[in-house]
Amino acid sequence: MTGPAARAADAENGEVHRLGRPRVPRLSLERIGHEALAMLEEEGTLSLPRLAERLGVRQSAFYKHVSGRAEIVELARGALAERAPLPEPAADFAELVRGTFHALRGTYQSVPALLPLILTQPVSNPAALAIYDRLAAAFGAAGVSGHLILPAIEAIDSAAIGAALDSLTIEAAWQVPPGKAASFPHLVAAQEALAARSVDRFAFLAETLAAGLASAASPDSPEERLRD
Amino acid sequence: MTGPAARAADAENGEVHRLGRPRVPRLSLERIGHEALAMLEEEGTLSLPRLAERLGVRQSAFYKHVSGRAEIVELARGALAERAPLPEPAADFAELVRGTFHALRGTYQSVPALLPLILTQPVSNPAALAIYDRLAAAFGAAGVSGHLILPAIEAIDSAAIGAALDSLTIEAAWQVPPGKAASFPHLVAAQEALAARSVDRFAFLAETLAAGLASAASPDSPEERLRD
DNA sequence: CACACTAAGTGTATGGCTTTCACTAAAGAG
DNA sequence: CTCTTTAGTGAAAGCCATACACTTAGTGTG
Repeated sequence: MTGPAARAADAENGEVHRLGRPRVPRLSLERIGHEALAMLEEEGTLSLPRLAERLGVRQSAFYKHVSGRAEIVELARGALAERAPLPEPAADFAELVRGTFHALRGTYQSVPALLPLILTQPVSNPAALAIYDRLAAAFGAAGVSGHLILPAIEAIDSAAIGAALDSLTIEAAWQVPPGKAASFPHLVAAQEALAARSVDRFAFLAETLAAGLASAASPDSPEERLRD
Repeated sequence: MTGPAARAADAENGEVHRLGRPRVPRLSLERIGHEALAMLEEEGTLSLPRLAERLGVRQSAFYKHVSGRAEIVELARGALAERAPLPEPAADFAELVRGTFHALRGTYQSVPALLPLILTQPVSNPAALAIYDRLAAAFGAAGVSGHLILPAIEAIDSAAIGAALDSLTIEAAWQVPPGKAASFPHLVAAQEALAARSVDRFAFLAETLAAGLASAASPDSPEERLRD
């Protein structure tokens, strides 16, 4: 009795699937997002054919769940947001800024290949929005006045992304072609001075943000006190 | 007398080209870079078939001049660097930071579609390196100690890119789905507070950087004075 | 409880992309 | 003058994202 119904039994492993709706679903928004993030971590790129392969599914199956590639990227952002550490309650404003910066930077840096993809589309994933909502709450509680909360968060976010992006730029952000060092003396000198000292660039950025935002956005700043 | 040689004469306009090496070259690194930049400005994407069309050439012709897409992107970065304003001699350190930030931000913002492309590859184009070389010179002349010059420039660069990227993220960086506003109360409140005040976010970022770098990198900063 | 409808897959096709390579004709070197 | 190099064309290969017809399983309704 060999008919279409025998096709499923022919596959010893459960990896070859027959036509029609499966008895248990193989895809879900959750699974797509998590696997997309895993793929970006392991392979450094997001290709739908490859992602379908990882999920044991054909590429066209995605379109029953999402509208296209951009939505899958957004799901990956959500999966990343789920593992981001919460902003900790901080003693003072500068500490809040430092903590936020390092939390975001560490999160981004674990999947640098995702950054170019999410930079070009707005945040709509609920899990990601929840992160920013908690950050807004924390900065509000720290006394930052309403209209400066988002500018402050964006400043930290941009800096964190910039720091994490350097992991993508192989080795150095500036690659002076061999033999042309003489054409860019100040740049090369600065590179050498930096290499000799091995500055902790992340700490430097965190300090810059803490001091800058303390001056421009904190409730103790001169500008803000003028309002009272 | 109709032979292969007549093919060129058949084309009234000079846009249909025959086989073999042309009498005057149609491509050059300069032309490729400038047209790639123009295409990114006008069409928002960089596709080699479309770029070839704009240049009156077949796509395979590029590979006689460059090694691939990445190098064309780098040429576009060079073309953008050529039109970047020089860092002006500034009265004080804060003014130098503000001027640098606004110069970079304005330059990036004129071609936001280029940003995702250049973020992932190191700067190797000479014209672009020259910009950073001049910046390094200016910051050195302002008294920033050698090992902090590049971290300071990178901080400003990241902030400028982040600010320019917002032009790509249509409307708002955070798109709370309609009806879900109640789930993210702090975020929504912060958005409304920002909209009500219409803060100049660029000026805010510039001030944050100026104050932050003055504290972390300027020769007058407490940390730097400790070294003397 | 039959039957229409919806949901979640497969299979196939299309049009885009980047890159490669054999070929051609002009320019330039010895 | 001949040989090599150079700057193009043309065709093809191998990716990619997306659309759509088809198949099968679950679900709601009279």
